[in-house]
Amino acid sequence: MVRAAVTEFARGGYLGTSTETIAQRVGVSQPYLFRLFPNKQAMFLAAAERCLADTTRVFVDASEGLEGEEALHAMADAYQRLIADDPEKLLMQMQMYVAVAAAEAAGDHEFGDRVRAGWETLWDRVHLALGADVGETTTFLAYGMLVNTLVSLGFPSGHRIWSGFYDSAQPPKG
Amino acid sequence: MVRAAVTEFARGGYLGTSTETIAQRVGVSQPYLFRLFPNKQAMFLAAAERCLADTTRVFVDASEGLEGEEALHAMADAYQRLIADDPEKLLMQMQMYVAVAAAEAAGDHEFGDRVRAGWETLWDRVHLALGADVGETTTFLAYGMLVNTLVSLGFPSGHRIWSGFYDSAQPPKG
DNA sequence: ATGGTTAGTGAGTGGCCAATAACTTTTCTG
DNA sequence: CAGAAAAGTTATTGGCCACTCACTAACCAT
Repeated sequence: MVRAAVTEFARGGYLGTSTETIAQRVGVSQPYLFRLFPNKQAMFLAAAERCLADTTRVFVDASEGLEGEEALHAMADAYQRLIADDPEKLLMQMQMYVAVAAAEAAGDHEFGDRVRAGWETLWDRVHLALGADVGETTTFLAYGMLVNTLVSLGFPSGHRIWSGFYDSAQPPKG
Repeated sequence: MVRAAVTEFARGGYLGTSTETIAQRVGVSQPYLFRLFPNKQAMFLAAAERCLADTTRVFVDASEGLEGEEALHAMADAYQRLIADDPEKLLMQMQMYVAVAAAEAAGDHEFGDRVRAGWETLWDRVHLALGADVGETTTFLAYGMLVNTLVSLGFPSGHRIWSGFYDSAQPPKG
């Protein structure tokens, strides 16, 4: 079910995705989702946490047994593959960021706390994989966020906007 | 009016902001907005373009007459000030990215085209300011996108997640 | 003044959507 | 096989929201 939520929320965002849509993808009636989760936000949170955990795992797996430059390139390649294989993970990240901002603005801090915790875990794993180098970690994640942005904006592969990236950080589809 | 749209859309996102809310901020009746714009998306587009143009101008003004490292630091400082002064510009950017993704997914490419054009202009101006160095431009924008992300997520100033940034790229409020 | 254009409003409509309540079916257990 | 619990459904409701329509008030040139 969380898988379906990731797919649909990634496409439509929190407000743009009806619980009915998720229910249809799961193959279940809409009210039943409210037995599995107390409300819509909880569904979104589950999807966000799953998405963060999956992304973290991709980095951990890719860098396993490697160090320094090698780990960096392995992780960059792995992220490229992640984006190519299921860009919904990337879009879900973006949806997550704006959803947290909205929740915070509405006075709901618990939602943000959970997402920040997930992000910190991601940060820590990358940090460890890069030999506990803070600067490298920040730079790596910075490039990742730019990739997220440009993919969200729909810049096609080969567009001049991508020219500052190494081959190992290229965008998704052709 | 576009100013009001930026403020409200930044806070609530495209779907989370009612035209009634914008109308109230403008001090005008809600139906009147539909005389000024054909539909809600056009209001959002106007806000997005304004936001991109404003941000571009911040970079252009900051780097005027400077070159290389000096221009880089001036622009980084200017962005820091922009975020501190009105973070809504930053949030509007994030809202813009997911809105484009949603529009593209819905088969609407014109909206994305307009936003991409604005982003390309931003890129070109930064590129020029940084001595036409593609790598520097990409790196600068990458850090900017990471800042956007972390601010959206609500990581407070001083949090360890910011430790990989130079002083000139620190987050907003105290 | 008069007739046209511009600026603006109040009231309504059709559609969507999260959440609830009450009911039915399946499955497990002894 | 009884009977409770787990898994699921249909029907509904109350509220919001983009957008339209029909109307009014102010300006402005002749």
